[in-house]
Amino acid sequence: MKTLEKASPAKIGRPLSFDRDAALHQAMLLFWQHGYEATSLSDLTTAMGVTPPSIYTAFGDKKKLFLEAVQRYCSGPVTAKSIIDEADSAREAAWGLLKSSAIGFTGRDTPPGCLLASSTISCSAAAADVQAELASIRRKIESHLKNKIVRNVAGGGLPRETDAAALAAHTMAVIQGMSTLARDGAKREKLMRVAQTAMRVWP
Amino acid sequence: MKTLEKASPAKIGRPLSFDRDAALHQAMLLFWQHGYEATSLSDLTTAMGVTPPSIYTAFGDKKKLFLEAVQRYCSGPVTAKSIIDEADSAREAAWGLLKSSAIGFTGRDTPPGCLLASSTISCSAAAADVQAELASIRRKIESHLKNKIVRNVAGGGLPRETDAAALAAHTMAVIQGMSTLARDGAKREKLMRVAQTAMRVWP
DNA sequence: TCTTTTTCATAGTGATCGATATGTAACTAT
DNA sequence: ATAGTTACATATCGATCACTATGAAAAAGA
Repeated sequence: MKTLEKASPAKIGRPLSFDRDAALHQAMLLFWQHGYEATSLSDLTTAMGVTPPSIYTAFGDKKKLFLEAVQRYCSGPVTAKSIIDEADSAREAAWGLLKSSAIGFTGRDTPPGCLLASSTISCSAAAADVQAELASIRRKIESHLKNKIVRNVAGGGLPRETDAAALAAHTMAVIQGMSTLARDGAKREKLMRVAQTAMRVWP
Repeated sequence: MKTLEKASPAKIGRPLSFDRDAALHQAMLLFWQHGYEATSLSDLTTAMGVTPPSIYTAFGDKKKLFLEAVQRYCSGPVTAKSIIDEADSAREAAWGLLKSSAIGFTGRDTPPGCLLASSTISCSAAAADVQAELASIRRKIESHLKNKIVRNVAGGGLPRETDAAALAAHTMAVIQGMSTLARDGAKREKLMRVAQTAMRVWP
């Protein structure tokens, strides 16, 4: 059975002396709070409890560490993709995204706002590729929602003249804006009312 | 006539050898594009055509230069406040803000997006005060719009059960989100359709 | 045990950050 | 003309940036 062998790869050499996943979680929280470029290696080593060489051995460099933190942020039992896919209608998909955003942006143990929406909004030319990568993720979510709307229109669940692109873009804009509102101090209840308000654009 | 005297203050000492307003404009464009912290003094001196000591004598320090650039961004013949104040209704005020945002975020000679919405979304702890200052500006605009809605409700122009805070917050969220959409490559026409979509939340 | 492989801690790399010391140039006031 | 004031150009400052060279420590395979 190869599955059992894969569970214990039997690596040679000195093993990692720290919890890689816990360290990655701390890095994610720092990037979430201060963004990609404003988070220094010094900040990371302090929060992760790991020395610089260990970070570079375990994660490559700062860019790869950030992208892995982003991947961790996007992973989990509930993702934007799963919310859209499992919703019974495009309308419920949008509502699911908005509701989970209001909750996720005001978590008790996480920084306010959204990592995807805040960590690379503005950065230097040196980080343009990282910025582009996150923009790609955002556009994919928007595109996925738009496709859900298009299918819903084709299925007769929404009026034929529905502007799928505009509805999807509006939903994404509200979500990104809710992230800024949360960073500016808005509480969960306020974000929920914004989410409810945003749903009124649906036919 | 003191007004004439104010036009020529008759300063002593060597005069500035560069156009202060043009240099400030260049600084504003850089901050607009890359944000507060990601814009370096080296970038600024190059774009402004001015040496570091001249910047510090003319503007104080980097923080003061940025805040002056923000003030310049917020000034002008048309401001968020003037749009709200001069609108005939709260609904038209929101539409004016959304429309001018769609146009302003996709200008030909300016970076995409909004300086207020993007330049200090994420920054280090050292820039927390600058971040707070811009958050205050955003909240003031939102509060101003909310008051317009409240007055409109009191005047009978909107239903009595209107949630002024939610409507104002939703409008602000869409505007901030439109800034990110613009930075991600959205064209003016798309932002206009998002703006039109956002107006459907109004009763 | 001894070699090989990987990670560890220490210390420091060149580069760049925001900001300035220094001396000269350019202006007004007397 | 001289003094006083301000801005100029040159050449940095110490601090911090992302990153790494070096050698010891800890594991597996022989």
